[in-house]
Amino acid sequence: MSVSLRDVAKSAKVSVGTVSNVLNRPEIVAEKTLNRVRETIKELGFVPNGFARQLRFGNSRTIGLIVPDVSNPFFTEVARGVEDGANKRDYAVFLCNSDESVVKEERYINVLIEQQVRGVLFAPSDIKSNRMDEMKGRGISVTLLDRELKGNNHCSISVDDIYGGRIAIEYLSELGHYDIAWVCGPDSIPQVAERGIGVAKAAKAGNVKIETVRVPLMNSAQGEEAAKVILELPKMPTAIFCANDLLALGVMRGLMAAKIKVPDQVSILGYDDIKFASSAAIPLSSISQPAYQMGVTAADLLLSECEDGENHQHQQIRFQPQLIERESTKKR
Amino acid sequence: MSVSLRDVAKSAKVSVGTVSNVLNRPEIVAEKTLNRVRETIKELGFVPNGFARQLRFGNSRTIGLIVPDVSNPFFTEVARGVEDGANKRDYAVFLCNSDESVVKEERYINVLIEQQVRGVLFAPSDIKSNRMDEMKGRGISVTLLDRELKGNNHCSISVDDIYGGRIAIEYLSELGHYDIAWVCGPDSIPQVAERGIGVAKAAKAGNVKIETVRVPLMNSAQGEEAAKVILELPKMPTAIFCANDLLALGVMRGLMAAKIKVPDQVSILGYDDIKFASSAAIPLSSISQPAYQMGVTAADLLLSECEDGENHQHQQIRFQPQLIERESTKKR
DNA sequence: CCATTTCATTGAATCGGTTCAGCCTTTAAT
DNA sequence: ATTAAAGGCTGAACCGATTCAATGAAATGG
Repeated sequence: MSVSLRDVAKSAKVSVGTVSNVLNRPEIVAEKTLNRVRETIKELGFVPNGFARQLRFGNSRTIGLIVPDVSNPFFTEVARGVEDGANKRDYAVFLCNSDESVVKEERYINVLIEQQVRGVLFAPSDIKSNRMDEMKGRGISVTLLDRELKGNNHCSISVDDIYGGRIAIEYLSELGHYDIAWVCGPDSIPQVAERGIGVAKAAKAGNVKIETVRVPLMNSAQGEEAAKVILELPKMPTAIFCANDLLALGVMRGLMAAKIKVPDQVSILGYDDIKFASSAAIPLSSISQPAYQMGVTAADLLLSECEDGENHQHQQIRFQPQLIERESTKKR
Repeated sequence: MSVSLRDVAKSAKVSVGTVSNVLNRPEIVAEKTLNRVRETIKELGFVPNGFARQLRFGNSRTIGLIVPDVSNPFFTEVARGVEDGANKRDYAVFLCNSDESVVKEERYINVLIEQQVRGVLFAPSDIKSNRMDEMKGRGISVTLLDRELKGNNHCSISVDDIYGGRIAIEYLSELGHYDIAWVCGPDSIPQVAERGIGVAKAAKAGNVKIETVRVPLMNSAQGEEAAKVILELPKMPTAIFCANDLLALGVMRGLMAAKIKVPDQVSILGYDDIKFASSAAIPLSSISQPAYQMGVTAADLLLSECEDGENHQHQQIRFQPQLIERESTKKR
């Protein structure tokens, strides 16, 4: 079926070793031979079989990326960054969506081990996965994505959610808001919990009163529900900070439907800075996470671990979220 | 380093052939041996080396997915579908973003050939790529994504953009709109051109007057620009159809800023039905493409081609876009 | 009790690229 | 002229899983 190195060798009347040398150490091959063999390679359309090479070397030029769901805007950006970072170093990326299911994660880890990936970028749904150690044991580097693990056994790329919560409240209180609603999902989501900690900290420091409105899901429909709750609060807050942009947009819609003016009567601040945030009716101020950059950095970090081998120093890189000011927030 | 089949064989005191049989044809192995070997496999944490297997078979359980950009919402959904479809059949997916660059495409095709992928789902930036035939020649199936090629050499999954343009205008004219602005990008984008054809057809048939507003990019900022143009039109249209949702959202914002009421004064219809369309200030009516479903189907089609081999019949599957009615459109 | 069939297992050959000890030439040095 | 070194090339061994002809052992039949 496909042309092998042996076919080339036969056709060019040299040994297989020589053809291999032409490919990998052309400098040790005589020029005449070199040209002849290269000619033949082109003629036959020979492309080396990656498996055979990798079988010999024991490692591939591929990495795995396990995320809960690429269609989550944060992770699509991360994925894009990972792909670019890997591509720069000539690596290919396996995309794996775990849907937060440990079972799917397990399956994928097996697939990736079989594919002998060089490393895995992993946003685990359950941080205490023992499979990470297993992968390490197999010589597969693992870098944590958007999670961090105590100890110094893994590299990790994460974003400082506590800080994100803090700067949000600090910003709003600087604008003169001392009565703020915090709209969020369940604390079982680590990001929510951490942002909440930041919120509480900043509130305490800045003497801000926080009213927590908790909803089961973080989508815009639930945001509208949250708006209803807020409207019935004994004292209407002057600003609302939402744990993600979809919630924020839902809240915005809910309030506008009730003739509340944003940002004149209430300021709204989101989180994630999804692409669409700037296209909203009233462009949404938001806390932005450098998702693309995180992806690129994660790939870089992982691949340098792969290539450095033994003398690699694990790194915990933590990105800082950033406030993006648009029109949905305003001085009181 | 890693545990090989031979290690298992030695440890379980059987031959390599038996271990292989345990994995691949357990029914021919005696139960006692079977259990013992399985025990050992678990004990040593043996996972077969995919390369070796694939080297032997001459083919892998991987496919490639080449798209312009996963962070384009349409393609993230497609990618998600592809991944699920492939996963169902135990295939892993290489994600490749071409950024519409033929050079990157070429590079990726080479990588995929080296990785000996079983097939490729390809949304080519230039349809007349001769590399597709090359891949076929190497036994790699190719299915076109979101493109269609005359002739019957490839499977393809596409969506009927002409139809999409047509139903949009038909719907608006049913609502009583006979003066419609068509906001779109350059005709060099095939999707724009095709939707435009559908628009023109339906307009002619329905006796609708179309005013084309063309902008260089299809984002929401350009949508705002388009809104300005529309506001200065000698006769204000009663409905606006936009070539994608981001444009539509920009237009919506532009009009609302000018105190035009949507949908009371002007109806707005988008295209793509991105996730956030329903979260907009005024939930956006849109033409929806079954992106996820297309991805799943594409993976299915590709893999059945891979597995059927010779007696595979190429199929051209064409999905129909669908109107999603929300609040931004209204009877006149 | 021997012949025949069935069942279980073995181990060498294979896939294709890489490596390396070793061979043969040619060139340089003594 | 002899030796040493360098340059160019060869081909067998190797990576690890699979396959299959061959072998051995147990079961069945006459």
